[in-house]
Amino acid sequence: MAKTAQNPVKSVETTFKVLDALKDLDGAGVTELSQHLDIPKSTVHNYLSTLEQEEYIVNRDGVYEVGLQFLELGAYARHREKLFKIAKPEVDRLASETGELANILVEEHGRGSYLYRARGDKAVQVKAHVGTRVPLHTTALGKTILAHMSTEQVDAIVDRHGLGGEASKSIRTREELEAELADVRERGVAFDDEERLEGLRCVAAPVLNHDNEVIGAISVSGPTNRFRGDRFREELPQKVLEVANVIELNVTYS
Amino acid sequence: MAKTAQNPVKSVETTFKVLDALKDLDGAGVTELSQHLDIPKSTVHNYLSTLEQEEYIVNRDGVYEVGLQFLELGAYARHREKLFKIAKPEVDRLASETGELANILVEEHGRGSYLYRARGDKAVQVKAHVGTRVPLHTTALGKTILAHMSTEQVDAIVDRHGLGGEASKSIRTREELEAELADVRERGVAFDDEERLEGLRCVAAPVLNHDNEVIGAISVSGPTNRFRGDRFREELPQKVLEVANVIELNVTYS
DNA sequence: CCAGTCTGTTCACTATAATTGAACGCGGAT
DNA sequence: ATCCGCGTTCAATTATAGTGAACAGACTGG
Repeated sequence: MAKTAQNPVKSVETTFKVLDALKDLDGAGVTELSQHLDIPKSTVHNYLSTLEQEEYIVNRDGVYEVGLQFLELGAYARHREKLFKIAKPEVDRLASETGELANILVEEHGRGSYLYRARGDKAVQVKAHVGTRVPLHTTALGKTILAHMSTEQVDAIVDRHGLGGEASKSIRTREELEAELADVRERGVAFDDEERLEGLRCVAAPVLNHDNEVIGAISVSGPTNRFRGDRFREELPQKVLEVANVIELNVTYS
Repeated sequence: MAKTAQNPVKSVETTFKVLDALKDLDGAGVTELSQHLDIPKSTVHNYLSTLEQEEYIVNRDGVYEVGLQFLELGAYARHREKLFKIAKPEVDRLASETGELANILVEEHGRGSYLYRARGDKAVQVKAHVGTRVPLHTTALGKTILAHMSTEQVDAIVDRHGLGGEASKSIRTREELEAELADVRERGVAFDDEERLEGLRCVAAPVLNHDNEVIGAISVSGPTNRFRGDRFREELPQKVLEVANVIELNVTYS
């Protein structure tokens, strides 16, 4: 897994360092980037002008910015995920029927990537946008995915990314994680009780293919005041499971 | 504009050639890519392993595929466009009120990029997804943008990209384009009569900022059988203009 | 109005790093 | 059991990425 290339093309690494910096700084000039990255101005300039020539970044009166061609690549990458096409309409339904925020997450490189996010009419405002990557063990979504992976896969992921993260109150050791995952397997759904975001609760269920491998997970999130009692413990889990089952059926027959 | 970098970083060009090929082939192995790009296997392998290490592509049992980190970059690029945030809710409304397909397009590098696409309940199925890039002169959206640019800007774009394209029946010369743009300026809206896609019509209006510069355009598209007569010539143009005006107001006060 | 200081940019040199073919090991097919 | 095709490794060569110094243009403030 986390193996490093043995003949890495350093320019590729630099290219994405530049793009990342451009994102972090929300657009920047040559000098600013040069300082931020501790790379000579002329070198940065070479990269920027090449990226602009390739139309992957754009220069708006002196400020270089990430271009929309990445939107095309990103939309393509999402479109290629069979789960997206199949689950989107169902997750839209989940959002409108509950009125809350509904999500699709898939695993990639040992982390979770939000594939899609549907907003119900009461949905909470949340900063994270589509494509955001999160540690798997810090969300209900991620925990359902881990729960249905083999021990070796989970080990590999923990080795690679550790168990740190914003607010991993409950899960700090491999044992605590395993206990939690066993729990999730038994219940079929995972809960998130303000672990990652203050005041936000979440109910998630996995989506399995015909070989019982996880191909992703779906969830509903909402404020603690609407996510409590029977609705949180019974009603929503049942709803999420039902939607996940529908998706699983559509996945097998396609 | 279309100037080429004078110290281009060739590896950057190669990097995106590889990514592009990965997209065109919809995932590929080392050998296949090597043949497709006419680059030695070992070189391709160096790029692929580096890109995988950087987590921008993913290797699913021997097949390399474009990764979801581009979704993050793409979503970021879109989010950075002020027009997106402001126009999205209005375009959603346009879609649901007309029942058709509503779009947002912005110019970048002399071409049009679809920023967003909202589907009404009768919306036609169209293959092009968000992020797709099109020649400006081949769509109603693009024509409204060109119509509100300076002659120098239009010249630069025509010089760079020419007037070719899938079905530029009507516009083949700079003069025909100018005539069409004058028309668009006078009417305020642009029409698209199956020029780009068989059986598809479109009505578009520009979005201007307080300095009267175009920052993008919005439209509704639909099948010829629903886009005819008064609805096509009066009703829809009025509707699109109204929505564009609302967006313009929100743009100036933000 | 001009000096001073920021930009972004150009250019030519040098050492580094990308590129390469040949060779290896593995798995599936014949 | 053999062979072909795959991905992968490695070390050599030379192309090329990286670099600092110098230039030009735009602002700023004296």
